[in-house]
Parts: sequence; structure tokens; C-alpha cells
Amino acid sequence: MKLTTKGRYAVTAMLDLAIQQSAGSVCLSDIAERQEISLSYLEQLFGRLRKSGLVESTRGPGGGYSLGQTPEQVSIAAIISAVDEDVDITRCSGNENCQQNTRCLTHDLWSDLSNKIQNYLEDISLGDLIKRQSVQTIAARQDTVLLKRRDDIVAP
Amino acid sequence: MKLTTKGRYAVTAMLDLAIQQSAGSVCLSDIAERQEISLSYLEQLFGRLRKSGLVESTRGPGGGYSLGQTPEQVSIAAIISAVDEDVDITRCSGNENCQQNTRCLTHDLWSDLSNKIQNYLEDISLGDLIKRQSVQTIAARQDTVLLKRRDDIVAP
DNA sequence: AGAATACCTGAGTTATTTACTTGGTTATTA
DNA sequence: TAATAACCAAGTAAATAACTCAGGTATTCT
Repeated sequence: MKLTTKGRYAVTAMLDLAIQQSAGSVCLSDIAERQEISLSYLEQLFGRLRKSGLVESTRGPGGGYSLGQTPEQVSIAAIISAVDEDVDITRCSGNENCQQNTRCLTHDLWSDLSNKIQNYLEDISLGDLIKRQSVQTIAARQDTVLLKRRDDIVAP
Repeated sequence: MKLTTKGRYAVTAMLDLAIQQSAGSVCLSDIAERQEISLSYLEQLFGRLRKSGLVESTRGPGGGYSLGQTPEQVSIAAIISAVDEDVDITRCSGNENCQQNTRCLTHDLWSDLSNKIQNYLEDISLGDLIKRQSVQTIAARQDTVLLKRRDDIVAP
């Protein structure tokens, strides 16, 4: 399992989308502001998420992204594998050719761990995360901050 | 949890050591050959493993390394944390300051996963790995290859 | 004593990957 | 037609990982 900022950003952005989408489609610049992620970087990530069918897009003013499935149907594992190439921690990426075309001494250990992580993340959906109190609290705070910032711009 | 080649090398080398140490202390150049890891890189890693008490060293001819504890006492988690700095996948390294000094929207998710991985690797010891049939098979093959290579050098 | 072995150390270098930017184009709506 | 926002590809900069180099020190064997 390759767990980097890229995957974390993708999950964070998807969760933001899931929380906000009751108000219709959500544009990336809003997500970028709330989650403090570079807009163009988000665009890259959402290109991949779209190709995987996890999100749908509408162009033009008032447009943005919405979930392609219900929050309950979108697992964290699916998001990560949509933006990261592989979901494996073995050196050979699961090909079993880590040492002279056969498995290295610890291949199975990493392979087993990869599966554990994969299963864990498959079992958690965006729907599960939304229900968590801590997520609600943080989302509310981020909302307030964003609205306040916009207020300041309009009437300083 | 930061899982990189460094940690994998360390675990592989430690497992090699655990398998071979019945014959007394094992020198790094042998491990380097069997596991195809650069000798100087191994020296770095074993410097850290020694400071953590996981291995003991004897200098001079016939010297090498031996385990500082029984294989059953050495967990995989201990090896990885001896060579990698942190064992956490959150962006803030567990400091909970990922966004403006508070937790980001997905902090708890990564934090929980980190704990899962940590627990999993704490529960596996070198002793457990040695018992596995696949490990025995691969170790035997690596032994043969090494001995054959030495034969070839002595009598080509 | 001297050569060989093998650990020990730190500073440097190279390669890879990640994160991010730039500079556009296309579709849609008001 | 002007503004908005998705779409896209290529490039770059920073970080980190992996590895090398050039010494050293302790120990043993001859």
C-alpha cells in the first residue's frame, strides 16, 4: 500500500465533497480553500477520480463535482487506488520477482500486510466517516472559516 | 507507518541473521550477498539496530552480528522503528496539527490505520517468520546459491 | 608485529518520487 | 460575450530515499 499525501488529499477532498454535496455540486476551488490543497493539484486528482467513476462533473458556472455513487458505496480503498497506481507495499508490487525472479525472504510478510490494509480500507466508506462526530466538528469549523473569509473580502 | 525499502531491508537482514545465527555470529558481507543488499547500506542499518539493542556485535575476524534477544522477542515493528524515524502515516506525524494547529478532516482515519498496522507488526516476531515453510524454502535456496558461488571462486 | 577481518562512522552523492506550477483549451451559463 | 469552472499535458522544484566513499577502530590469526 502506497500511502502518500496524494492519497490522503484525495480522501480528504472526497470526504469534503460528500459532506458538502447536499447543496448541489461542489466546485474544486471551494474544496481547495477549505482543505488547503492547491487547486491545480486537485484538478489532477479529480481527473483520475472521474475516470474511475467515483465522481461526476458538470462544467460551466454553477458546475462542479458530485459523487458518482452514494457515500456508503465509496470505500477509502477505492479512492486511494484511483489516484495511486498500486496498493501494495512489497518491493516487487506483488509480482513475486523480488529476488532473481522468485520471492524474496520477506515477500509474504509484506504481501499479507498489504492485504490487511487493503481490507481495512475497503471496509470503511465515506458514509462511515461522515457519521463520525469528529468529522462533523471539523467540517463545521472549516465551513465557518471559509464563510468568514469571504465576508472579509466582500466587506473588509 | 513509514514503510520503505529501508525498513524492508532491515527486516529481511534481521530474518537472515535469525536463520543463520545457529552457526554463531553472522558477518554483514554474508547477509549482503544472500539478500542482495549493499554492504555499506547494511552497515548503516545495523548501526541503528545495535543502538536499539536488537543486535550485538563482535569485531575482528570471525566476528559479526548476533541477535540481542531471542527471535521470539524481536517483533517486526521493533525492527522497523529502529531504522525508520516514525511509525505513523498521518501528515502531522501524530501531532494533530495538520490544519492550522488542529486536526485535519481525515486525521483520525490515518491515525486509526497507523495503530492497526503497528499492532499487526508488533504481533509478529522473527520467531514466527522462521517457522513459516515459505521462509525455510527460500532461505535454503539462498544458502545453496551462496555456497555454489563460493565454490566457483575457489575452483572455477 | 603485521596482515587480515569486520565492525563503525559521517559526510557526501545520485536517483527517484512527490508535490506543485504553468499555460493553456473546452464547455456552459448568465 | 464575458465569466466560470472543468479539463489537459508538460514541465519543474523540492524532498527524500537509497546508496557510496573514505576513512577509522577493535580483534584475531599467523
